Amino acid sequence: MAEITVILPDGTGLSVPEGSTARDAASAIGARLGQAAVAAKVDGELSDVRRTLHDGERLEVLTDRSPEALEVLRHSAAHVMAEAVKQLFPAATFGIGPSIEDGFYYDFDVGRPFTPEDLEAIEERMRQIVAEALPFERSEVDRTEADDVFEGQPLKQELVAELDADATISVYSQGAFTDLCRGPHVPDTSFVRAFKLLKVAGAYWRGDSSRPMLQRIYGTAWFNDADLAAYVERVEEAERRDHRKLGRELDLFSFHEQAGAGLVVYHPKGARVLRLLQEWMRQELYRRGYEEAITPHLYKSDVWKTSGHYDFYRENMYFFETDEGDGRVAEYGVKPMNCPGHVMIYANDVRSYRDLPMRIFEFGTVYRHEMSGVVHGLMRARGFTQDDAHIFCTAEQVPGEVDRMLDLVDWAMGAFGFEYSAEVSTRPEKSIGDDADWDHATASLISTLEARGLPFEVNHGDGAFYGPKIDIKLRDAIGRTWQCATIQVDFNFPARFDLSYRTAHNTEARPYMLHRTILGSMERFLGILIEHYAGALPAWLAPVQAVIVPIADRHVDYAGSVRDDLTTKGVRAEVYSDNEPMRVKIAKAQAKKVPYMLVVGDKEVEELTVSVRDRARGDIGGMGVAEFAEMVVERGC
RNA sequence: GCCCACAUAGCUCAGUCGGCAGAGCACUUCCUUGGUAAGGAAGAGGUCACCGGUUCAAGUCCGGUUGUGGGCUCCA
Repeated sequence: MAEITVILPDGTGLSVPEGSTARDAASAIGARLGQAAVAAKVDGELSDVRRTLHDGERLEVLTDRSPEALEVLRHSAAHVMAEAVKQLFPAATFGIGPSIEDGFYYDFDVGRPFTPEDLEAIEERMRQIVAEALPFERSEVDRTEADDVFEGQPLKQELVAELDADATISVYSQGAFTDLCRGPHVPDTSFVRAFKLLKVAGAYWRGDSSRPMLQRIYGTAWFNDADLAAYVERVEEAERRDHRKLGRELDLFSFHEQAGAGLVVYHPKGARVLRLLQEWMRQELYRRGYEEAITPHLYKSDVWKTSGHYDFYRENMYFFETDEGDGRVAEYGVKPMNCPGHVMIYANDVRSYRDLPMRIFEFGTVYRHEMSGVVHGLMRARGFTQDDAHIFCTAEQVPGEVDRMLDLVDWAMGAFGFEYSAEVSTRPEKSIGDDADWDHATASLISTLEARGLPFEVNHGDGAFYGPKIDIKLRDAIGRTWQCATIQVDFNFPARFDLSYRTAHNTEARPYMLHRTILGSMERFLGILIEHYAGALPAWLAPVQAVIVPIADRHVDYAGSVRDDLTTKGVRAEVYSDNEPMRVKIAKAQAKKVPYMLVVGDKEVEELTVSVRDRARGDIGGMGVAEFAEMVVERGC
């Protein structure tokens, strides 16, 4: 019998009979795998394990330990769910059903929203389909056959119509259900053992808000129950860390229906943390050659007309009219960004190339009328404060300034132990400026990232309307990513506001303007920190660094003197003087995530010491007040 | 903005078929005066988000508004 040879990932060859499938090869090397073969990768392309192998192909068998196999599994889970929906709702039309991070979804139109009971019924039906271990069968069809297969499925037909003329149209069937699908899939439905339907949500067909809204069911799927349970635990951990919950429990901030959606009210402890963050950043910016400005919250609409925001961003701004007192009515807009004030500072004098780069920063509070459906605690507020800065510089200085910003990002992220990655966004359709400027600016960003060796992805068409940008995404303690820092090149604002400087050759030139934030929105960053630390902020950021716990009422006076002493020495301390047992006070201080508890009783009053309890390590022994203050202030821990 | 759900004491939540508004924690007072994660008792606390409708009667049913949650779209 003729044999062919396939190349395994370790470079060795494996001889199998001609006509063998990836599955056959997998069982031949089963001893080496020790795990179930779920899918295959042939010459780098994902495929079913049933795919026939050819001589010389490189074969990688994906087992249930492979992340890529997990994607295949979830995609298969989506098909199983679609089959269940098809059985329960024969008139349903089908959108798409891909795998996503941690799970899968499928979009349906059944003429009404799904209820929680529907979800249970669908899940139950899915379990039956899984129990039947139906094989996933691939077949290829031509356009006429596809039209037949997807009779009565307009959304599927739309997808088929958009395929390239020479594209292979493949469909997958399991049981009586057939779906348009590139594949691959797990061998049969029994692989979809550990799954759970999570929620229903409306979703526009193909993400287009002008198209009909379909009903999307989200689910998660794993190869075994332990992984599923671990996932559920991860989700619960994220809920425990939710900054909205911790913000209330730690008395940091609140939101009020009377105030309006997305408007943060900082309580004293929240304000304290915010100011500490700002002061920390402010001192670093002074060291790095920035100067601070304070600019208005409102500008006449003419400013926004000049900047372009009146045309490009109007629906997201707050405008109002006011009587100027002489019968004229003037329109003002609340600032959605801080650029105009900084531009006015630049334009207030004749500038020389010797003045450049000019770096102006501001903790600028801006208001953006975000759509009602998107506001989300501190993470997406309508009023928020940017750690904003604008750098006016020459074209040649752009890469160097961008590099300095990336250096600042690295410093700031390192302070909290955040890992981060970069994304470059290029010119969007709705934008202003000419191509040469866009190309030069985009190239500057990319070359700077490359020179630093910072890996990045490119988001085509995702830039600001006035220039390209670098976005920095950080990764928090439980693996979620957040967009914070943004660095934007702007050649457009300087033109619109007619900015200039005198060159060394005494000619006039147009400066570049760089917009950047490092933390992004202070609100969002605070939210991220709260969730990153699960509320237990490091001592240098904690609103209260130490709670003094008098054991009995007779120790309250001493506790007060310790607090005053600590306050003088720069430690933020409070006395818990309520008439409660000290273990209750300890429990309350732990609940408030206070870094240190200072127990004072007869012994401490006698010795003029405090007995220190660390919120994480427990009792760490007694020490003098000055010694404790030094530990907190000097070492910042 | 769109889809779905939700809104009861400061917080977390019960409240059945439309028929007297409930609990725990927190708060106040008293007792207790203690040694490292939650003592005892009593008390006070409500326009059941708001507006309208149905009904003899609405926290409960219906419509709208506001806010919140999960998604979609959006995020210069």
